[in-house]
Amino acid sequence: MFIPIRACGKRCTTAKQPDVTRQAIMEAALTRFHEGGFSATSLDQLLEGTGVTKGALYYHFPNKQALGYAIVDEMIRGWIHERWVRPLAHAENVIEELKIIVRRVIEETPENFLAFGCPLNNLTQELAAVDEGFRTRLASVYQDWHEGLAASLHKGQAAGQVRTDIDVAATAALVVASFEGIAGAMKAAPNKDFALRLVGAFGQLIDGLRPAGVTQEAVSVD
Amino acid sequence: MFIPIRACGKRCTTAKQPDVTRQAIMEAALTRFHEGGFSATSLDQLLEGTGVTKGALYYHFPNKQALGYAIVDEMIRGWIHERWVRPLAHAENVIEELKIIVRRVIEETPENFLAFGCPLNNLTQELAAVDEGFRTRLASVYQDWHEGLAASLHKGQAAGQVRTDIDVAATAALVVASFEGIAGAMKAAPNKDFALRLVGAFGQLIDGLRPAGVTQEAVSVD
Amino acid sequence: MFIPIRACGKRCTTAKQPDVTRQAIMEAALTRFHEGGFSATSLDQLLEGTGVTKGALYYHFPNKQALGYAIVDEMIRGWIHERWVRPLAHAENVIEELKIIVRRVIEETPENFLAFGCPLNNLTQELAAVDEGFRTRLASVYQDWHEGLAASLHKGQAAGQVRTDIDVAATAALVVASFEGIAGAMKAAPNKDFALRLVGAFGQLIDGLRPAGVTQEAVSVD
Amino acid sequence: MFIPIRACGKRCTTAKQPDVTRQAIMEAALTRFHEGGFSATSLDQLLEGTGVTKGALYYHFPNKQALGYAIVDEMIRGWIHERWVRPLAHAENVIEELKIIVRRVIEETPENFLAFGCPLNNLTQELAAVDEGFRTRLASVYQDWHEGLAASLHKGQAAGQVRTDIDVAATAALVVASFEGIAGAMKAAPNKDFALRLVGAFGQLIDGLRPAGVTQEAVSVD
DNA sequence: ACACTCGGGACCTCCCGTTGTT
DNA sequence: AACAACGGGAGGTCCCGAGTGT
Repeated sequence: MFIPIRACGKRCTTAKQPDVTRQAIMEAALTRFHEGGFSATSLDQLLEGTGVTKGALYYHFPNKQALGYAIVDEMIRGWIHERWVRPLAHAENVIEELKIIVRRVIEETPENFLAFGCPLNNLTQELAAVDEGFRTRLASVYQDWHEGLAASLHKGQAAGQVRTDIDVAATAALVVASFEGIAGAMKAAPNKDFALRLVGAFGQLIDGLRPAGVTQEAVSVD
Repeated sequence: MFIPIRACGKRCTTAKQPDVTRQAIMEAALTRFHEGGFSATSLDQLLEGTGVTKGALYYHFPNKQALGYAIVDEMIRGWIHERWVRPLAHAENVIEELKIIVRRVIEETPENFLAFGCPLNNLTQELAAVDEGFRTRLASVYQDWHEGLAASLHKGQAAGQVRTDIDVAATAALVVASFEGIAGAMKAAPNKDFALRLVGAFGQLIDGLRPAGVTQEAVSVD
Repeated sequence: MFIPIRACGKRCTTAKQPDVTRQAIMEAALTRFHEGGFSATSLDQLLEGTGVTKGALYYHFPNKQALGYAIVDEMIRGWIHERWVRPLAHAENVIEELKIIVRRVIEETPENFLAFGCPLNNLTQELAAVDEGFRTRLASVYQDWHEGLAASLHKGQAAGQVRTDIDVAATAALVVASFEGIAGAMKAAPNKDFALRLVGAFGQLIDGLRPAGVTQEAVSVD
Repeated sequence: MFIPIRACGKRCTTAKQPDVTRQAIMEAALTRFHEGGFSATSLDQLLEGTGVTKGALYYHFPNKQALGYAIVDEMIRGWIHERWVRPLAHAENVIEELKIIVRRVIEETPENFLAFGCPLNNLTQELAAVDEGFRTRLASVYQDWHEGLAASLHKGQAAGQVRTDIDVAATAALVVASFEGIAGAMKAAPNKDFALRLVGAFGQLIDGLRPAGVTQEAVSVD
């Protein structure tokens, strides 16, 4: 779940490229925070191998906290949109698409990355309770996620694909929470087979959101 | 979810009480780790106000890590048994009992503690990926949890309360993961109403585990 | 004691004005050094709100030290001349003029500026012992001051206003030192009433420089 | 003006001696602050050659600031008492004793220490304006000094050694300020001959505090 | 003549763990 | 069994100055 692109790794002796530098810092930071946690990752570790120095970092960000904030606002939020909100918005069947997305995210993650969990969940668990700035930003990302999913569920209801007796907003939040729970469970048992069995069980539960009588097979297209 | 008993806070001027001291350290540590995280809580903070000194801590535990291990093994494991495994084992209906447990845990937690999440989940998210010793112990606790829940689900199947077409083990793990996901979601949005709506949606999904035709109302007692 | 003129504070979007920029930097620097000390004031703080960037600063001055030197040479020296040497040179009675100057300097300083002391004294106390370049320049300013005062005292002796049994040079230096001592005392007790009482006592001591028999009243005009 | 005793310089591998360590830190700190200023002296410089480590320093003082506070409260205040307040209290003639003290302080200071000024004055000039905690403590030391001197001047008035038409409190503060001014002047011109000439001129001014007709020679005993 | 970006070092702080002692 | 005192290292921050472009 979330395999960031590595920074260039070479010292840029050519012209200054502020945007490139800033991006390189954020990408390296996301990777390291993902692997080691926010607090446990020192700035030196963070910059190691990126060709960026602390001077540059502190030019682009006032402090480590602000770097973390920027990662949430500019990277993680975008990732949620790309991976969840947009595909759902264009899907023919919400339930099917949900199952596909979850499975895809797990399948795309190499087994040795499973143990690192989801960056969004990691930051939330580590920092939301002790840093209100983080909490606000993370909550805002979750809100986007919830709203995107809720909108799709609502559309699904209109299309007869989703039961109408459910609290759409709460269900959306629950689906998100369950997914993050699955991602979190991977940290204790980083095993792809186990992950896929969890995903399977998740799909079965999700199927319960269909109206009675509408079976999975009847809707599935592929 | 998990409101630890506070340590005494007074300096023990009486005879040395090794077990009491050890227990006091662990209780204080669990509280502080719960509120502030394992790494972010310094030993000095941890002992502040407990009347215990670092010397005592290092007599009972070789280092901070071992203290953390002991908390997982001796406190958190027990809590899971008390709150989940035992009630489920004695329950008449698994599905009902599951819904009751989840609701109870959330309801019992004061709103200002919601933001601290579940200690087990917190430790897992923070440490499982970077400390194999923690990971092993945490995984073992999860295994107890999973097995206890799976056994109850199996019994439920025999009693006709649970669908027989499900992967019991995977479903048990999913239920645990979803619950931890809900607990984790509280850290970003520490709001009791939101929590209870999530719990409600969770109950609805869980109801999908009943065999077709067995409605909730038919079983519900209150 | 020394209320510097504030820099413009607006970004100069018009044509480059080297002298204006240089002057703006020095004025801002003097103000900030006066308020916060030389070392404790960073270049960024210094330029904040001036509309000048570090690039401009480093075009006009090779480094922070040189900026400090220029302030001593070009600004502080001039201030001493304006406020002390010139008035004394044109005075009818040295002793009277001395008392007037000291009182005026204190009275002109707003109470909330008293605590910042005298820029010359500040720089001397902070830097003379650790930076020989500063020491030399500051000593040179003091020399001007001493010589100006000594010349006036000498003229006073010729006019029968000053005792002839004193070491004029040493007395001049002592008067300067005492004044700086008073200015320095303001930093610990930034209180205008206290300052004026000190000035009063200073005047009484200074009166001891008159020849015996020449009372203050006989000369005083106001 | 204040030549501190050097710390032992050897690592104490024997038993812990908390008081000795604390004292060693403060003495080393006073010396270094005296020579290089408070802010400009790093903790590493401070501890270099003392055999004390940063761990010990931060056990005895919460931070650098608190170390500075302790030096003012526990060392500098005592020095003022020893060198000024007590001798004046036991003196037969205030004016004479004042002149002796000033001369003694200057004469006792090796020429290469003249440039470092007076620790009390140094701290005041550097920190009083930017650190209210320092200002308060320094002001309190000055108050002790002023009061001690004022009491002696008052006694001198009763004994007919001091003019009765002066503001004793203001005069005491002025004498202190002038002395600190002289000490400060040494930083720009660290020259013993110059210092003694200043002291001589100071003595002549101080003599003006005697009642008219009472000459120095008539009272002097030695 | 001046602006933006970056380099690298040093400083205060703080933290985990140990040691000698009772 | 417990405590006060201490060792040593690393982390975030910040700052002076250099470099390139315009």
